[in-house]
Amino acid sequence: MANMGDWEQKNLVEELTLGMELAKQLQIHLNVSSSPRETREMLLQGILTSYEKALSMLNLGAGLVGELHPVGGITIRNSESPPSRSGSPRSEDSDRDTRDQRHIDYGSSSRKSMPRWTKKVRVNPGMGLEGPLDDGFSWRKYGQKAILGAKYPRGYYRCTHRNVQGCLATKQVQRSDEDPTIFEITYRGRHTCTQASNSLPLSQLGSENQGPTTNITIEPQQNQPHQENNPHTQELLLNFRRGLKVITEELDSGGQQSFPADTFQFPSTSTVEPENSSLFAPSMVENNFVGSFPPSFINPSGSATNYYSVSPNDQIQHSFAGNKNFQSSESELTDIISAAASTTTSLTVGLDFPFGNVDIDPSFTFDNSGFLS
DNA sequence: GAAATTTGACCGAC
DNA sequence: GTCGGTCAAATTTC
Repeated sequence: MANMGDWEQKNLVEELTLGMELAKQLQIHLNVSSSPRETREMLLQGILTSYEKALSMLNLGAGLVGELHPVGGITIRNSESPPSRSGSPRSEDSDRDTRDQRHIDYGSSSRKSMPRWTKKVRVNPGMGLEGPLDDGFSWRKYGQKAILGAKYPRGYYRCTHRNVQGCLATKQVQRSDEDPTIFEITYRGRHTCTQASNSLPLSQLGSENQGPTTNITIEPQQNQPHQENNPHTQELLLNFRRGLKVITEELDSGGQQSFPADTFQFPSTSTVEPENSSLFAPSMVENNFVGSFPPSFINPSGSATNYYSVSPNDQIQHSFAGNKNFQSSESELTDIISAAASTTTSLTVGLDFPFGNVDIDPSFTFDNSGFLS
């Protein structure tokens, strides 16, 4: 919060960049006859929301990003929207998240003080994605509870290494009532297990990124004093790396051209929620897609909740296959680049792919942000 | 047999 | 008192 001005500026740049990215994607989809209308609308809404936020930032000045709200109807999915659930728990939960995160009491050891951030992920049921899901961490389900007003139960997961290493990271997975294809995943705490450091060379990265390169501003409330890195960032990086790794393999095998959705799979170590498994596994959702989509797509409030829209099959294939989604988030890329700068192994391998095959415009992505050091 | 998941019960916050 | 979150025994899966 100290550098709110810089932070603001970054947000503004990010929003504008995101808008442009989305516009590019929309352009692509417009040229694809098979592109579902829903996807186009989604992209359009994302663009509108992006610019809406950007304008609001300009108008309102610094310090209000987290307070910004999308214009009704424009929002792809608001951080909380279920109108049918008056005072629904999830809504309340999400609101609470925002509140908590804006008033984090770091002096307290209570659960509420733990860093929390929520993702909303939408995927297409027909994608046929299954099984593989791995965000690099091993999660163990320790509970499931029906939430008042919610059709679907909420799953509670914690790090497998909790007992051994005292890792307190947990996550909750809740399927949306309104749209079963939407999952809300709430992460709490950060990984302190060795798995985190092993799978994420970001531990070190994080400290670097905490400087000017930490641009995961989608969770401004994540003011974690001792956070090696924004946990979200960690995950993004990890996901990205993993995704790229797989993709590289696909490329090696010569199957990169069509990039069918079913080839876009990740190693599976995580748990799959039974109630979700019929369509897609939440972890898969969060891990595979979130990590590859713009972090603020869309984050209406600019605060705790992010919404990631995964478009139907073709779009996904396009997105992952060739195009702009890999460049869609300068935040991600910046972190990824930072990661690559520090770790030359798998990340480097991964980067070879996206930058070699994805039509990235480095000039805007990196120069604009100025995040790369 | 070990590990993971399920599920009812318990506890704390509101 | 209600509800969300966690615990832990029972059950399932590998």
